[in-house]
Amino acid sequence: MKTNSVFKRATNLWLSRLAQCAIGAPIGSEPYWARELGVSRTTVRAALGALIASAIVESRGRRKVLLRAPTPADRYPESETTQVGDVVETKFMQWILRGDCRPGQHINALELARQFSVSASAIRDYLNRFSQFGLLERRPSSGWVFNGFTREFAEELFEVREMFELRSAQRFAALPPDDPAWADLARLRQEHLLLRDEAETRFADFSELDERFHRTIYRAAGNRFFLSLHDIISMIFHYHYQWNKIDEKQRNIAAIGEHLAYIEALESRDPNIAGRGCHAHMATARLTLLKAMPEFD
Amino acid sequence: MKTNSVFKRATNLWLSRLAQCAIGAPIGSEPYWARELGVSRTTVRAALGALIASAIVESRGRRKVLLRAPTPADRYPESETTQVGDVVETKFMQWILRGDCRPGQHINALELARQFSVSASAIRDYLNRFSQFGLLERRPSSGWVFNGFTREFAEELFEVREMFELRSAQRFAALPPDDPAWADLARLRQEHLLLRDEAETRFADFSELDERFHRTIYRAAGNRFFLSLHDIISMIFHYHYQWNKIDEKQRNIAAIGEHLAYIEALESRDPNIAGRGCHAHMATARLTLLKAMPEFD
DNA sequence: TTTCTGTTTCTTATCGATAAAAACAACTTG
DNA sequence: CAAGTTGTTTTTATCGATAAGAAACAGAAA
Repeated sequence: MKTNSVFKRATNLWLSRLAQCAIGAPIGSEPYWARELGVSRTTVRAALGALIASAIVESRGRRKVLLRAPTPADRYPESETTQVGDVVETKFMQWILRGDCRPGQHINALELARQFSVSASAIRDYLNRFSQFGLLERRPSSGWVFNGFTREFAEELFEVREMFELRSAQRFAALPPDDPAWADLARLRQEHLLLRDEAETRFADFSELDERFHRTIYRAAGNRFFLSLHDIISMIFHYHYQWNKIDEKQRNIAAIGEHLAYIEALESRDPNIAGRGCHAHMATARLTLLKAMPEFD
Repeated sequence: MKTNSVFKRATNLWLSRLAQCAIGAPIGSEPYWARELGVSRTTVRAALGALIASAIVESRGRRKVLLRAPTPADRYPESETTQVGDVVETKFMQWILRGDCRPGQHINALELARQFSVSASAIRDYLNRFSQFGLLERRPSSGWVFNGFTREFAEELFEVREMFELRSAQRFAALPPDDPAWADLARLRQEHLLLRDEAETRFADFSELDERFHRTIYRAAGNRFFLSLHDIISMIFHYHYQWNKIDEKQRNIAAIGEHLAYIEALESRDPNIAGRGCHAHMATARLTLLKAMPEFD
């Protein structure tokens, strides 16, 4: 069954907070503590039950008062509590980037579960969702195969990306002047300029800006399949950037320059010029990714 | 726990095969039947146990002989021979096509589980995989929303399809003469001709041929994202065809004609001609789908 | 030497149970 | 009576257990 670590952690946190309250004083309401502890009210009520059971708090009608100062003995032993799904995601990506898994290799879900210390179902759930990205395939009743983040994968991804982004850029340029996307674009230009000036110190923030910039362009096309490809690209880039730090600053400064040119091309409101701006950026982006790949010599 | 539907299906299949064997004759070995029935030897042994228990087969040392012809009573009911996943798939698609779910509606997994009489985990597992198709979205910790098989969805799908298939067709035309794809294409033409001649009786088989035809074209592009889009298209068409039977014969006969022209265009080995052939077919295919949509007037 | 069967080990599919979250509804109290 | 509170119900996330099925291994027969 699901572990109650959320409950335990919330209770511990609550005990710490109560240590600063005066004995006999009324403590806040359930919704208040739910906000305060960052959990649902359901959990707060469970914790409240425990506090009452150990005579730390008394419930008088709808007023709750502190009876005694909590002691270390009231606390539950410290335990990990992050959403399992997120834990799996992080560990899985590390596992892939570390190269623990060769392309074509059979993934052993049970083994992963042991390694990540989560249940097999959690792994299964995650792999199911992750297979969306095409790095992974499910073979009915015989597990998963890792297709690998190979050079071919990157090439194929980029082929589609170029098609989608070109179309998006052209469509963006043709948007009516009162479309809110133009304001978004202007804001993005400002952010790029800001980041360029502070490039020395904040260059690591580029990755997030890059993601938003391209998403804004894709959105203009109004095609959900474009956006879902962008999800894949973001995922790859997110982990890829974390992994490959070589020349990061130079790469990002160069990319900012390209983005600014690209933005200008879009703002020409001429689909052909926008298309050329897009094309130029795609060519470098492709090279950047491929050069950073382990298989690329 | 897991159902033993694989065992039951394998046993039923084995019984059918044994009907053609002579009484008293030795039947093949375990590995032989494992290959033959497409299951593991573990399952074959379980089935063998059942055959012996019901005195259909006798084991004399390492020779197994047929004792009597199997009867329909020996078979397991068909309903017990499908895996839960497949049951869910079928019921879920019926549920959608019946229009039980409006676009934008919140899907209640528990309710579905009750309705389909499977566990909530099975539904969850399926929805996870199904969300790949973009008809469905997962909202963390608050369930699923059905985006709906709307006209917009169809339009967006087709926009991508046109891009991918055009590129594939052009690349197909440029394949070297010794590429095996040419032989596949020739075979496909033969099958189309055959089906056209028997169109009166076998027209329902077109859907499957259509799927293979387009898959062959996509494969030429060598891009996994093209193929994964084709999976979506196949899924849609598979259920859509089942659902919309109006004018099916005429539609299919017309489509066969178009495919033949398309094949000819590909065989010109001129990317431009191939592209035009593709374009022509895409235009009708798009109209066919849109016309059949419930929202389309 | 190859192919078979008996046996063991490991992996996946599926369920049911329970914690946590969210939604709903009824109620206080200022 | 509106805003905020509590009690209750519904739904999702997650785990652990277990049967089914696949695969690996080892000795025996052909």
